Amino acid sequence: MEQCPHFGQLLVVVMNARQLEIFRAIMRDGSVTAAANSLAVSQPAVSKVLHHLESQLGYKLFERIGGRLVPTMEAHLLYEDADRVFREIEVLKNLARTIGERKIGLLRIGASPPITYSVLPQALLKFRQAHPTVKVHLHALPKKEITEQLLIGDIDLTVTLSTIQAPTVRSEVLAGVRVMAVMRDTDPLADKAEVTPHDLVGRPLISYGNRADVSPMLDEAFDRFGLVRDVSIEISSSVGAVPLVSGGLGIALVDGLVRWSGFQGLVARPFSPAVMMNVAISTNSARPVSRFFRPFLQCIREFL
Amino acid sequence: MEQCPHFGQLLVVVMNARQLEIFRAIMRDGSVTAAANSLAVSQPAVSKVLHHLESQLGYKLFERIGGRLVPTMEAHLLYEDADRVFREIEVLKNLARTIGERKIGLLRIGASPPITYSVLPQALLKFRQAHPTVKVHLHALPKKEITEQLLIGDIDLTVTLSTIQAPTVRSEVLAGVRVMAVMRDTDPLADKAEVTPHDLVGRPLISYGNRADVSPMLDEAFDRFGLVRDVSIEISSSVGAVPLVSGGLGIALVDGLVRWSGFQGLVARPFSPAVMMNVAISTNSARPVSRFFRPFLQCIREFL
DNA sequence: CTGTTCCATAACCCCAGGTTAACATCAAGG
DNA sequence: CCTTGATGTTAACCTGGGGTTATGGAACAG
Repeated sequence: MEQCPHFGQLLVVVMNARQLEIFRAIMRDGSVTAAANSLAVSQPAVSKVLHHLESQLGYKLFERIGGRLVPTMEAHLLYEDADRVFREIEVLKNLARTIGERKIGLLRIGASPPITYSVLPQALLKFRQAHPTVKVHLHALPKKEITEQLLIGDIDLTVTLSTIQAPTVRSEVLAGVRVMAVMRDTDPLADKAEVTPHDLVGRPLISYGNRADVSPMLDEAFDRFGLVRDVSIEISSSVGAVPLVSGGLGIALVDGLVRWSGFQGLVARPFSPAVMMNVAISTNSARPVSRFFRPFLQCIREFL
Repeated sequence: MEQCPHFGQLLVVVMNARQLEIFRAIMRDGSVTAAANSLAVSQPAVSKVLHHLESQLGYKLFERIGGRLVPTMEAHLLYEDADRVFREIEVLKNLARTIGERKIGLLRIGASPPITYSVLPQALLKFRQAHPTVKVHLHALPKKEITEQLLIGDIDLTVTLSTIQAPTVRSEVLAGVRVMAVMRDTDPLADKAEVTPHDLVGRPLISYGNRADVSPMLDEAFDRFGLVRDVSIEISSSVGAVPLVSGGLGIALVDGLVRWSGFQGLVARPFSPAVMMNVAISTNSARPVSRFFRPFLQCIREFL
């Protein structure tokens, strides 16, 4: 390959940021000398860059009349846009500097919907108080999609209701959460302190599908009573059960993390025997760990 | 002054267009090698520019994990804006090239209101047909403001109803226009072929102030009949007379250029003795003459 | 006529950004 | 286990853009 391919030079429009800046300054200040002053460089420097730009563009930007520069039609056509673009570049430089001064940050969190509806809001509130300038991107998605984005690197960490199994993903269990039975407050079972598989005989069940991590343990709990867990409505995420239970379609066996009593007309009772689900936080070890991972971990621990 | 002032280097954020382009390409393509390919330069070139950018910014944009580049939080924060700004620069380069290929142009015209209401629309229509890619800026302003802008260079040419007297302004008379008497079509004088100073005795006059170029000639015309031109309502621009005449406030003595019969209920009759006003086109000889001056002159001549 | 003001030119310097070539890693596979 | 290929880094080198100072020429005001 050539050292510096010119391609005839007419086709290649260069238009540096510097050339833009100098053109803009000359237009604004009205003369090369004034522009040089306001840019704090020597007058010949400005003059040379201008000539260079003109030769690259292939047309004059200024006529030299009476020893003065007079902008041509082409200059007028360019100026408006050039000015705007230059200002945009300035804004970008500012952003770059601000980032460098650690005055701004970014934490991209992926979370499954139940987490988003329970511990996350409080944890984020706490986190934002400690780090007000850190932007937070929150992606509420199913576990599968979250795992994918974590591997790609679109998110920095995930908080889910089951550990993520993937090559480079490192998970840490933050807390155990007991499975609860969620029902309408008018339900006869609402009077009981706990709900057993026996109590649920003949009642339509709303719960996770067989692919979920807790399903085997729930099945075993029913099995110990000589019963079979017969799920009539399968949900992918526990919050999806709310309208179903409210509508009287059945009783839900779901995580106890979400504040179910916060939904109008619903109550939750512990399921017995106790079946535990895990709140886990995961990062991708193949990616740089966020500066804000530890601080965020601290915040979320306080609420578990 | 120093050769190349660094100022400690931390304060000066450089951020070339080129650095921007390379950063964007690496983010988009996912690796230095791929970016180098898509930019058609060697891979070490990209690597070096990236390192240079990082050292200037003062923070890493990528972590090197497993021999691969992994964007850091800072890179993610920058990318969105960097991408947008880069695209803006591309648009600007395109504009610069388009201008260079003479596919686009600009003609800035200043005209007094009567001109704008008469010959200009047709002339511009013709001009735009011949030069569809040339943008036209039309400033309809009083003579004084127009002259000022012509001298500053904010407009390329002016078309006015009197010649402009200023140091570097070159005017050319395009046509003579007879002064007309404009009245309501119900006016008794509407039956006459011409209107003389005699006819106007006792009628309130609407006309130009004493500072206008034609005023002395109109005064002289009245004087020849032993009369005095007594202007009851003074206007700066002839089109301003329309609502006044319509409202029955008097008869207007104004230029015959505007199609007065085009206004509802108005008619115009030649004023006798004939008093002429001049349609003049002017340019500033201290400024580069527009490429489109001659073509435009051709267009406007066809309608005079 | 003469000083001032503005722009252009010349001669020089430095560094960003390009090249090639050689070298270090890591993933993958026989 | 060692080779192979892909990726990123480093080194040595060259060019050109953009900076400097010094100087010259053109236009205008006094």
